[in-house]
Amino acid sequence: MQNTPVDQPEVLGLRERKKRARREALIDATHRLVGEHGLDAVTVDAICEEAGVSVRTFFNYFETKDDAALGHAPWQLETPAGEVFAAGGPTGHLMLDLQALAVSFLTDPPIGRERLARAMELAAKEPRLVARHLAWFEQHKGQLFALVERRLGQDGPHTPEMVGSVLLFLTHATFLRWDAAGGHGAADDHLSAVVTELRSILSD
Amino acid sequence: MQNTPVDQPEVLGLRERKKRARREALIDATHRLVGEHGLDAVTVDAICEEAGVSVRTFFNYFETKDDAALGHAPWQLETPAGEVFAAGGPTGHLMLDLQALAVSFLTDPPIGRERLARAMELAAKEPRLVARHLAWFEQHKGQLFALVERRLGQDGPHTPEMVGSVLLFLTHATFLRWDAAGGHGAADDHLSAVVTELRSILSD
DNA sequence: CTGCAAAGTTGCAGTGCGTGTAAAGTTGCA
DNA sequence: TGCAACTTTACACGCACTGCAACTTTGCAG
Repeated sequence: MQNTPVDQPEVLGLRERKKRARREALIDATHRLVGEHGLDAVTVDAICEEAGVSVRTFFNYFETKDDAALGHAPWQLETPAGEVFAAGGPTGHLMLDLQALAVSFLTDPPIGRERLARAMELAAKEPRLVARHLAWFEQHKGQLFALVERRLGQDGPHTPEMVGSVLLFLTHATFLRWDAAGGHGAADDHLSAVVTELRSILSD
Repeated sequence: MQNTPVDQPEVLGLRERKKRARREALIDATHRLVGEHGLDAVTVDAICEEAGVSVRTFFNYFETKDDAALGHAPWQLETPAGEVFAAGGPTGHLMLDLQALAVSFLTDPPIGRERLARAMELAAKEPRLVARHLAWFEQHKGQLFALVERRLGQDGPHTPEMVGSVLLFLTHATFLRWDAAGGHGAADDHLSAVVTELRSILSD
């Protein structure tokens, strides 16, 4: 059950710990204030005051006020699940492995489960956040395509773009369904339902 | 070959004509300047000067500088194609009709073909624009779902959300493929290729 | 043609996001 | 203990975008 990525030291230095603490403090402060007053009524100044940090520092951590609400960090695709996928696993069956990867995106969020839940809650009320989230995905599409390309090689029947787009679609659709269910249930089950319905529509 | 929506008079008043002319002038001015200097180097002030219009007026036409570059107008889903789809046509076969609708989105853009091509060109160089475009789609998702819901009724096997999402996926994927082909070829053909590959991936 | 109501444009002042820069403070390490 | 690398912070600035109130233009009825 331990979470020990290979190339990171088990115990972090003071500097790194402080950085993470600050990041989380900023996200929490944002969630607190936005949950109470709404996204547009909360200024970055207010968030920084709440978190006890200068405005300039805020923007060292997040590109955007919205990013803080969503807890966005630069996406790390070098996760164990990502590597397994690129290497041709876990089953060797493309569609199943895409599903496994999508599940890993949803169940091991870099932000932590409760914070993710808070972010989802806010996004449901503030459409702008959903848009920003999509934009963030878009920003990392290149990385994602590269990952898929490693898996496919350049000789397969499918284009990395198309496969990557399908992966994003599955992830997003599952996310929505999960959210609609109030965050209950396992990601696997929702994803299965999505795939089933997608197949049904296509072969209708 | 004539384009005569039902509830609009054949000849427009001076007011309406001026409005459209201004909108197009603003889009063209934006395209000209952004194409030359890049999106971030062009201020709204500059665009307005180029178009001979006050800044305040600019924001009466567009929510955002980026919207002007993309030529975004509030989406009218009450198109002939939309109505046909909602009514169960044109073939009565869901998947085929989704494709027909997607094609109509791509071939009858509210903005006009050349302007759309210009916008695509800019979007390829400025990732922000793609993101904004997605956000704009997201804003109109509700309308789109409503349209799909009219078609499906509430008793069908599929959820409007899922069908709507598939529609967006098809449209977007086709758009990308079209763009990658340099804007050449018919939308139909690219869409068919997308559907074929999607089926192939899913049943792989 | 005239005059009135509706719609549209404009300048202005203001809010707030986001960035460059340079100085001051912290942490890592020899 | 002291130096090098990294962070935070204050300050100043540019620009996107908005509300408002005056002004101009268009549509239309008499």
